[in-house]
Amino acid sequence: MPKRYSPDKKDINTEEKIKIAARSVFHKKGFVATRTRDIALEAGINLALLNYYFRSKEKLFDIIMAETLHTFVASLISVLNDESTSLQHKVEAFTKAYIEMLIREPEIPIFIMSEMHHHPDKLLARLNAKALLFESAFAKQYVQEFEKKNIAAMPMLQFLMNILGLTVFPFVASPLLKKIGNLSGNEFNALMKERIKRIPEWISLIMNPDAHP
Amino acid sequence: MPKRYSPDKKDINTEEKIKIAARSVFHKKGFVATRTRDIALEAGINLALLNYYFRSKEKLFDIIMAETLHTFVASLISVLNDESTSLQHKVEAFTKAYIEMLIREPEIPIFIMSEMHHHPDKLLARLNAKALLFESAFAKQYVQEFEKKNIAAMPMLQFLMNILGLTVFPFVASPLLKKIGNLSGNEFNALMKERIKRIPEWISLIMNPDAHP
DNA sequence: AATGCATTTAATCGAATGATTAAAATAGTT
DNA sequence: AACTATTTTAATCATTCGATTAAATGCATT
Repeated sequence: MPKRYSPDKKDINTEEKIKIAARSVFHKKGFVATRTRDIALEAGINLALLNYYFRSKEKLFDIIMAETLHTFVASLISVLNDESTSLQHKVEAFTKAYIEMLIREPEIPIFIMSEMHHHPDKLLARLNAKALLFESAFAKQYVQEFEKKNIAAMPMLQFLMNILGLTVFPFVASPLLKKIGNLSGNEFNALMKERIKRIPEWISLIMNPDAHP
Repeated sequence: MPKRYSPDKKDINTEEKIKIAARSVFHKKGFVATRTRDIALEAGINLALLNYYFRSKEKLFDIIMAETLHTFVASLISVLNDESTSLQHKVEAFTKAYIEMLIREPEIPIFIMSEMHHHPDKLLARLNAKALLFESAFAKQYVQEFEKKNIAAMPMLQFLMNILGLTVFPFVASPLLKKIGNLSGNEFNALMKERIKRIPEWISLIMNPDAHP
């Protein structure tokens, strides 16, 4: 981001155009498969402007990834830290917020998971992932409800795997699932909207303390 | 695979060495990120031998992918088509077979899902994914049990999303989950082994016809 | 040993790609 | 209008990477 001689709308526009194009192409193809020329073409700008505004492909990628990660965890954080809602309500709010976000941006999970597998240290270094979960209002409630025997005994990480698996996995496997079920994009999304209602019910059943021996 | 002047152990060894190395590198880095030189180095062979035996990087990749897909669905097929076992038993057998396979080869899910997202047509063209599920012994039983009201009403595809989400997703998200839970590889695997027992229980609870209004 | 085919090697090619450069165009300030 | 800093463009560079080639080596049959 070069120093500006004066605030200028065109500068902001070009920079923003590049970011929008970069986000789209990176999300679709991942870091290694995207060419800076793809981004320049999509943005309708000269190739050199990418390096002029962002120095390198990698620096541009880092910015996009940081923003994408924020999208991915922001809705989660607000749900987890609402002191005023019950555990059951949090599950409902999370499922709804997440699935609606994933319907809008279905490439995000595979994008993040893929990059995370190939460069775990780089991506996870900044993220204080542990505190995110274990120091939340949700975590306190979870422990309390367990002590009151209102929910079954289950490590919080297993619970997290379950709710993420049920909500996020279909978007990771969407090409396979669409093929198996012969689904269009809209039909797939309809199934996902159905899951907004069902997943909290299923989670309740799983967490029912009386159902387990 | 050039015609052989005579059956020769060294030939087979070189070809096999390349395939083993290719499988390892492709699984770890995906198609675009792996260089043929990586494979040659890992196999301890001259770079040109890769093209000599397999013509191109892509042809080699296609072979590896076909084998990997087979690994991924083979254990599934045998479970789904065993006429002699109950639905409940099939869930148990599937979970056990799949999680044990994924502990051995944890990169397979992200490898397949990632390539599938980037080239869905190429990968899914051959796979008769629909018949795989809907024409199985499992499918017949599923419909029967539903008609007898022994299981809750749930589209088979939702059921598939649930069981795959619960079993496979943790391996897709493993870098994130390890970071959140501060887990070593062995600790992560221990959690997965625990899930072999738990997932069938959870599925039973979800499918209980009396639990739903 | 001589022959013939298969395998292996070192060297190199051509295309693709991220990045840079120098010149041209643009826009704000005086 | 003249000046100055910024932005944009076209051309080019250096490197990487998949693939090929021609020569060398290995090996079985005769």
